[in-house]
Amino acid sequence: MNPTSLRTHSCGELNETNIGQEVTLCGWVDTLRDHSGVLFVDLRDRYGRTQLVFGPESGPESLGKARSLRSEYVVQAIGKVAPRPEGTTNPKLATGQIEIRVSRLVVLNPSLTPPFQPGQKELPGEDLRLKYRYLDLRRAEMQKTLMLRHRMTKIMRDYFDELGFVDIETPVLGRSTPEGARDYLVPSRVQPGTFYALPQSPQLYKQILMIAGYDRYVQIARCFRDEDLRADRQPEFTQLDLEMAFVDVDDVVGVVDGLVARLARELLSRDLPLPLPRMTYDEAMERFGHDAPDQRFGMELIDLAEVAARCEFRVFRSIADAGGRVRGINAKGAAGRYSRKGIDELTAYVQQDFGAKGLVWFKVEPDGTLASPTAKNFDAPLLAEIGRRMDAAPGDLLLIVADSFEVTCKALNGLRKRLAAELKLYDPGDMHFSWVVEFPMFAPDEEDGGWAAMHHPFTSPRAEDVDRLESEPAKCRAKAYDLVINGCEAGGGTIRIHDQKLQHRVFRLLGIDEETARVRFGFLLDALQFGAPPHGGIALGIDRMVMLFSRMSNIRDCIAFPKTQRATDLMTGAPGEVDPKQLRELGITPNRQ
RNA sequence: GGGGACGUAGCUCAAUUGGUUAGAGUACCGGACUGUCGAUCCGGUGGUUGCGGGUUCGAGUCCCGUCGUCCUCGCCA
Repeated sequence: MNPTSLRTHSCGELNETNIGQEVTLCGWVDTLRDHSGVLFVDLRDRYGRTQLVFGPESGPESLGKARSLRSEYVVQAIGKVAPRPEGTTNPKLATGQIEIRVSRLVVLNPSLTPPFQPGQKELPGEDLRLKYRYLDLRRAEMQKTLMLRHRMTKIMRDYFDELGFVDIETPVLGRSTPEGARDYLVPSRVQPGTFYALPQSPQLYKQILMIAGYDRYVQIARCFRDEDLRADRQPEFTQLDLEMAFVDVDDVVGVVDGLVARLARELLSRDLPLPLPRMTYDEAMERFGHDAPDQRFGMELIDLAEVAARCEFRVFRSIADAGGRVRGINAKGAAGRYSRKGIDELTAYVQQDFGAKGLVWFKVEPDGTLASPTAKNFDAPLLAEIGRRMDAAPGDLLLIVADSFEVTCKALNGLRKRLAAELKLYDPGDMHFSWVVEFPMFAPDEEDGGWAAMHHPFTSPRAEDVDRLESEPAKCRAKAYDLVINGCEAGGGTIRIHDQKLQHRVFRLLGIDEETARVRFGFLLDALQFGAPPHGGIALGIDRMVMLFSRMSNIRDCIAFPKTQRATDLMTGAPGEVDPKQLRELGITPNRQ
């Protein structure tokens, strides 16, 4: 650390090589150990901790001042670096070989007794941590995470700079395009009654930049979505956003492969074999029931359609006949871990959270037979067939869901993740990176019975699907790709439509008429007519990447000032009341229920 | 909007079936101590059990409502 007016070194850098030097340290009082004749203070800053020693040679003034120190006081200490006496070194501290014999102490600023101490063992409740975020951010773990975040964005910027990408900022005050998520709106004072929308992503701008000839664009962009929060979702979040011209899927995926490999190498000291594995969306849904499969463990979904079609068991048979699916998973060796009550809980879980009608289960007995109250509905050969298909071995727990394709996916994915966590099927330090590609172009729109864009309406179909867009929309696959890390969607992108005619066909399929398209994205449609190059890109969720790379279980711990689940900031009190004058200027009358 | 967990001292938690004056660790305050590093030892302060209502002879404990934090479904890429 470079010296400043108030300090010569940080609290983390002094060691035996500095012995004898006169130094000045600044920092916060971490702990204080008063032995009357001699007194120790651990001084902390974000670089580390250094032990200050006050003894008779420090003089009565310094000793007295040291005795008056309390937790989190900010102090400046001047003294000599000295080796610690034999047997008093501290191997747990980077600076544990030395200590500072303080000759002069300055209290730069006292502190109130903090509501919790950054060094304390138990973590305070999250509401308290958020209210006193500045104290929480003093904790070593938070500092470590924010440092990792800094290193990650630094690597990203360097990487893309080396590849010739140009960092260009796009507006935060934009136009609402009522696709996708709910917008955050900002009222215009100059144009009363009209509103800006904060960007859900810089999507349209970056496409315009491609048309403008900036063929490699990158930005670390703040995005906003007014939807309900989750452990991995905040209303404002940060994306690494990029777009490239004259590319196809492999080009974008390849560039991100290189980035991910570099991140893994520099942040995790891990070499990733490239290219990262890819799987189609259809395969992911079939094998894992989810478009972002967690591949740190197996327990893949097993199809039992043939068994269901032949059996008399009403639950299976009626689903099979109605075109639904009968699928299951095998929790290896878990039969003993789940009592009848435990299985009832799993049943309630799939019913409540995913709308499954029920859960059929079997425990595999020592002799290999399948046992459960449901077993009486099957004859022996059929039970044996189920066992064979599910690779049943004594001690296994078989869980089967019979329902629509969608419900079997959701329920079995939920069970798979839950069981894997409970049975510790993977090493928490493990990381799995992969791509899911070829997403469907369209998903059935429940509201109007038509089609909705799976990704966004500018997504290009695969070349081989262009001719059947109108005839078989359900079978059309998009040039879309998601980066999946540990079962979490870390990012996603597409190759865009650069041809105005194709764009209009897709709009028509989505039920977006000419007029609506013109009003919402007329500027993009115009731009597409002025020499739009083929282009595509991707956005990576930086907060989520930090969460995954630092092994945090929620995104808030990766953001300096996050919002609560109800989207409030407990430190600042946002969102808050505003002066009525501000509202008058905006022509807004609040209507509180 | 639905389901769930939690809310007790500044902080982290305990308190048997509803039953005496709600405890412990830590922090804080005071004292002792010349080599500690989660210092130790002695003493002390600290409580509207989130808030409101109800049941009961009696409520931290049971019921209803409400507020807050978190997890989750819907929602959201």
